[in-house]
Amino acid sequence: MRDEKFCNSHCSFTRAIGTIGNKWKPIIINVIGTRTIRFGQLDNIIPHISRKVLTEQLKELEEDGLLERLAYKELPPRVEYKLSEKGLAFLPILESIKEWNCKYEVVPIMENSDHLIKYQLKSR
Amino acid sequence: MRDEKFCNSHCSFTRAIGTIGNKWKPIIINVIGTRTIRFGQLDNIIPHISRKVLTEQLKELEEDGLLERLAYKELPPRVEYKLSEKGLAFLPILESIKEWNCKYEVVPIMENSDHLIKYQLKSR
DNA sequence: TATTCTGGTTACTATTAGGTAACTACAAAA
DNA sequence: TTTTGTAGTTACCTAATAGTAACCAGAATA
Repeated sequence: MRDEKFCNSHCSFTRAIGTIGNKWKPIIINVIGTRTIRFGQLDNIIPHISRKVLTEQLKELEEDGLLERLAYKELPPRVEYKLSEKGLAFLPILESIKEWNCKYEVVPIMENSDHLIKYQLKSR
Repeated sequence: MRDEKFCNSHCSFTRAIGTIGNKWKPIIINVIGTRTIRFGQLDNIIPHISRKVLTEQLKELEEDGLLERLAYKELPPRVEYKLSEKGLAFLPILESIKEWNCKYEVVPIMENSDHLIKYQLKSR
């Protein structure tokens, strides 16, 4: 859920963080990318998300104008989601986060045995 | 607090979101910017954050290598924070979020009565 | 006839995050 | 002597978030 204090801030950066600064939204936006995707697909592709939370996040993304929702009046129902112009414009930011992370992350090295974890600086 | 599922993900993007994808960290990184700043200053400048949460977030940022902490052995104590190379490299991403937000945000209507001002200086 | 399919919603519970107040050290100032 | 100042930590409690299971429509399928 959105943080009301953040979204009502006088500071536009704070408001921006209020809308996209949580853990699920960047993941959802990244998974959708440039395609059109159905609710069930998102639920399958995104690990560890519950339908309830997915519904909530999608609703907020739509309200904030990052997402377009297309509901077909069929049975069983079909609903498709795709990024709006605003949502698409956010993708390059996610790409730069990926690059930043690849360059600077200290990643755990998983050895054959699960209990042995070593760390190293990931090289480009 | 960090999300363990995210930080242990096989997907590096998910891990990245696990470290910086919450509401406080982008704010803190943005406030620090290129300067060296003391704990008390951060506590004064950032609205609505408690010392406890600020301490927690700073500790995690340090553990994740975005932040350098300099504690002087004085009394009363003095502790200075500044961004590391990794943290500084994150600043352009925050700038692009600002640009993205300015371009696409539907700005909330701020009413001009005193009792509706959402932000005020902390009295401490 | 019973089951499946989809995209949710609802109620209830568990987990987690966050707020508040009290407390620490010791030096210097009032 | 008491207060002030800094940068926290700790315990306790509440508020917010997330998980789970049950339920819905109504057509198609077995």
